[in-house]
Amino acid sequence: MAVTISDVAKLAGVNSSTVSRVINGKASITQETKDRVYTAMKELDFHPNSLARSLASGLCGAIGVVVDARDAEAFSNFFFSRSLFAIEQVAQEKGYQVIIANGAQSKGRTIENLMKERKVDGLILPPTTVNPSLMETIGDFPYVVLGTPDTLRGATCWVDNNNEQGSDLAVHHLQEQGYQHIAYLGGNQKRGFTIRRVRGYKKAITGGELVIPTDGTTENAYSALLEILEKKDRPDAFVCNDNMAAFGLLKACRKLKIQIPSEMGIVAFDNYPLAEYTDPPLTIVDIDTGMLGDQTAQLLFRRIDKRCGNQQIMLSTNLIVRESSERLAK
Amino acid sequence: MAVTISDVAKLAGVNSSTVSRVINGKASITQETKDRVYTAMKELDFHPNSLARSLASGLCGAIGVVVDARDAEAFSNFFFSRSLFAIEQVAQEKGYQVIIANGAQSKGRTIENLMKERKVDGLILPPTTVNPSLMETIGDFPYVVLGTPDTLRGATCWVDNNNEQGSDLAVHHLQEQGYQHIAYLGGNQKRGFTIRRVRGYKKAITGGELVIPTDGTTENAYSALLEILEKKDRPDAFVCNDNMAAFGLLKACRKLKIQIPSEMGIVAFDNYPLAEYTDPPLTIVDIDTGMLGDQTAQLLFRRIDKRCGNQQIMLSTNLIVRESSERLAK
DNA sequence: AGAAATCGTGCAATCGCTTGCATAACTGAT
DNA sequence: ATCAGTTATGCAAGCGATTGCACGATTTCT
Repeated sequence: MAVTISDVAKLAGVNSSTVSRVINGKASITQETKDRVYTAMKELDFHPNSLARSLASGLCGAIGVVVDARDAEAFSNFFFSRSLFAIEQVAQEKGYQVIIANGAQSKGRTIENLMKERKVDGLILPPTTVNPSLMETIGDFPYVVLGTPDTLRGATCWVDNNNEQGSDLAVHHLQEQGYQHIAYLGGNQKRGFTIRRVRGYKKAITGGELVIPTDGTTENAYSALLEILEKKDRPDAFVCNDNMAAFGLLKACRKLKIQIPSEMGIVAFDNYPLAEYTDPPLTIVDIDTGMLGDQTAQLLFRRIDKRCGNQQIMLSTNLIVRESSERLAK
Repeated sequence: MAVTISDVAKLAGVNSSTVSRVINGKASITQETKDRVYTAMKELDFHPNSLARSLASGLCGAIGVVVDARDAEAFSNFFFSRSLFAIEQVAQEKGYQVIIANGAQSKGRTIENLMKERKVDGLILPPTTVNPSLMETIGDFPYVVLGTPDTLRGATCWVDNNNEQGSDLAVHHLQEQGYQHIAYLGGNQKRGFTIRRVRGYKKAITGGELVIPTDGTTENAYSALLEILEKKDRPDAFVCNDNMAAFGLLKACRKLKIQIPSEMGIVAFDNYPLAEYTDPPLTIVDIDTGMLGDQTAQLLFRRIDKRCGNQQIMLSTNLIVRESSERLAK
């Protein structure tokens, strides 16, 4: 059927083990033999069967990226897909394949199968899947969590951006711009990253704090804001948990004729493609998703290669200042 | 090391081939034997080694999704990532894994390796990779192109949304709303889908046509529009090739104090998450990315299973009417 | 009741590659 | 020239499943 290693061996007049050694370059082979083998490989258009290789060598040459998405929206959230790009790049450099799997329906099972059926050499997991029972089944199998797990923070291996620091950045920037009553808008207060962002906000704030949760939709943020913004002592600035919230805020300000940035300052998390095209453009706490994916993958490969222990990596966020928060002349 | 099929066989007091048959359910086995085998499997926590299975059976249990992305942006474009969600779902139902691979650096190579090294049983390809030489190396290997190839349209297997029909929908809607001078904004006029959208626009339009290409950025659309919109005989409506273009248009209208939708109608392709939150909300030609991914994957599996021939599937788009184009009372 | 067909299971070859061990050829030191 | 130490390659045993063939035990048919 397909060309096998022994076809090549025959043509090159050597043993198949020699061909194998040439391919894997891990033994001393005469240059002349190598040449003969290479020529034969070219001639027969030989491609080693990766399944056989993996079976024999015990390495499958793939890593798994588990997502936890109930709908296309969550799956395509740009945070995930951008990191994925970086992960794929690192994997490609290492000659590894990337398998994506949605674990939404059966978390444990998906992960367990990927490991135990030897489909991957390592896993990148979403923080939502982390729990003691999973950690037990995972044992010393190489994995890295992309995000901070809610539990077992110190006993797991993860890479995340520093959400507290992000809020800190946002608050200080707003303070420097002279805003007085800075509130926090949006987010499911049960999600770890929201909790950390809010914590960062509370630590950085001086004076009264105000947190307005939303269900993640623009609509919800908008309607929640309308009453609040009509009060006398309304906040004069918001840190928004995400772009949706910021959009709701923009809409509410438009409706109430509140001027941005003179009467209202806005900083939002996540640099969505359209965030710089709103009116006015949004100041953003930017998460370097490329770096995040890159570091995660790198760490995973370190663990695959050297079986090294748990490690936690925290990446800083950056502030991209745009009009929505810039009321002082530069 | 790991639990193998013969460990199970031993414990159940049968031959390993029997265990194999029980697992694959493709031979008559006494209920009693089955029970013994299942019990043994449970007890040992047996997971069949997928590599060995694949090697022996000749099926690898994975499909490959090739992307053609130079940067994270292209990779995370929501069109791709949403379809991916649907593809993964179909694959999961079939017990298949999804491998993603970026072919941007070495198109041919990526695809060829995936096939010839037996990493996947089938491929989903981006239209940009289609060319005669690829088709030759791909032979009768199962694949489906997600999008319409620029060449070999009739000789390949693809699934796409009907871009011409989308433009038609947009133009007719604008005409019904009483807009007279409908122009087309945006897009790289070399990309197949843009060409088709423009073609649909030209066919549907009555009277003078005007196409304003952009480089895909909001900025570019904005600046290109400024001069055009200041003319007397400016268009009173636009079909936008994408959301970026629409944003540029919104910005230009804001700047020139052109009222939407009374003085200007807007319809844009692609239902970005934020499209309904602009001011005013955008009327959209919506591509059902879920359906697209689903159909693509289904077709691929049909080809994997039955080796059926090429097929072309064209899916209709839908119009989501919002304020940006609705100037007649309902 | 005897022949034929069917059922349930075991045996062993096979998938295509890797790798430890063995060996022959060559190198260089004494 | 001898012996130890390399170097280059072959041999064959896996890796962990699947599957065609064989064969005894049942069931079905006439």
